Amino acid sequence: MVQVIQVPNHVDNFDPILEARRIWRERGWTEADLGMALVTSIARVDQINMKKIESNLRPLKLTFARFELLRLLSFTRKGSLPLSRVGNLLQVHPTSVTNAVDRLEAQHFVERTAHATDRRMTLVNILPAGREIVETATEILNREVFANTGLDASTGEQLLHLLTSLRAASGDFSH
Amino acid sequence: MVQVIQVPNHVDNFDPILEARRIWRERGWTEADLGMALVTSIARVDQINMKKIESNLRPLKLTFARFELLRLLSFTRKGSLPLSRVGNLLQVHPTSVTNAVDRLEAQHFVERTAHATDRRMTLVNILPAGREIVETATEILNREVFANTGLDASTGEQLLHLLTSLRAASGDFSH
DNA sequence: CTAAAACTTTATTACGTCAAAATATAGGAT
DNA sequence: ATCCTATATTTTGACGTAATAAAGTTTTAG
Repeated sequence: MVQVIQVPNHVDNFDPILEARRIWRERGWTEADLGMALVTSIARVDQINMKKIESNLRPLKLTFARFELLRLLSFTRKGSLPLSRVGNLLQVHPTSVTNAVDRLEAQHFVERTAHATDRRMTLVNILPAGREIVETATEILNREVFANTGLDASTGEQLLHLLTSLRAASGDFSH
Repeated sequence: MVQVIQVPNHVDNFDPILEARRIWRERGWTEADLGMALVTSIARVDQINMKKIESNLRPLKLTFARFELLRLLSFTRKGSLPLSRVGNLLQVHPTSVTNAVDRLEAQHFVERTAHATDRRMTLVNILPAGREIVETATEILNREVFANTGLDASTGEQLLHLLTSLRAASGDFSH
C-alpha cells in the first residue's frame, strides 16, 4: 500500500525568507539583510496568526477588527467609549472605527449614543448580544489560537520581551 | 519659557498590550495570556513596519505587495514566472496575484505572456522600467527601513531565530 | 465674535480573501 | 486512440478592511 501525503501548495522545499536573505548577502546588502529577514518574518507570522484567528471567528460572523472593538468595550466600566478613544486605543484610523461601528450596529452588537456634554463626540455602547458574542469569541480564540503558540513558556516570554523592545524603539508606547 | 512637547495622539501612558495581558490574567485565562500578548505584539510590530515601508514606497507609486512581486521577478533567471508560482513563493492568494499583476501591467512594469507549452498558465514578465523601479525601491527600503531595526545584530539574530521557530511550528516551510 | 481645533462622516481608492466560473491539461478506463 | 472525469490555472464578482481627502458640526481660545 502506498501512502499518499497531502502537501499544501504553499509549502516549498526551503525557507523563502532564508533564501531571500542569501540573495541580499550575495548582492552585498549586508547592512540590510537581517532587517529584511526580520520584517519579512514578522509579516509572515502575523499573516499565519490572522488567518487562524479569522477562520475561528468566521462562524460567529465576526472579524478580528470587530472582535477587538467589542473586547475593548467589554473591558470598560460603562461599556461605552467615544469613537475617537477607540481609534486611539486600537491604533486604527478614525474612518476604520466608523466603518466597524456601522457594521457592529447593523449586527445589533453595539449602538451609538450621544455624549452627555460634548456634542462633537459620539459614544459607542456595547449591547447584551455584543457582550455575549465577545465572551464566546474570546473563549474560542483562547483555546484554539492563543493557548497554542508553538513555543514553550520561557521561549515565549523571551520573544515577547524582544517584540516589546522593538515596539519601544519605535515609540509605540511611553516608557 | 515653557517647553511644549508634541505627543502623537496614539501614544498612551502605558503599554496597551501589557495592560490587556493583565486583564487576561485577572480573568484567569492563564493558558492564553502569553499567546494573546505575542499575537498582538507581532500584529503591532508588523503594522509599524508596514507603515514605514509603504510611506517610503508611496513616492514611487508602489505598494509593498507590488514591490515584492517585482523583486521576486528580478531575481529569476528569465525575469518571468507563472502566476501560480508567484502565489506559491509569496504566500498570497491567487486572486491577489491577478490583482497585483493587473496594476503592475497598467504601470508598464510587467507584461503577461503565454506559457510555451501549458496554455492554462500565464507568465508574468518584468519589463525594463520594472527592473529600474525595483532597484531604486530596494535601495530606499534597505537604507530607510531594513538597516535600522532598533536592535543590535546579535539580538536581531536571536529574534529571527525565534520567529523562524514559530513559522516552522506552523508548517510554514519544510524543514 | 471669529478663527482654529476636535470629532465624525462621506466618498473614493486600494488591497486581500472567498466562492464560483471558465478554460485547459492529465490520467485512467474502455 | 478516445472519452470521461479529476485536477490545475486564472479570472470575475462580491465583500471586508483600511487609508486619504474633503466636508460638516461643535467646541474652544483669543
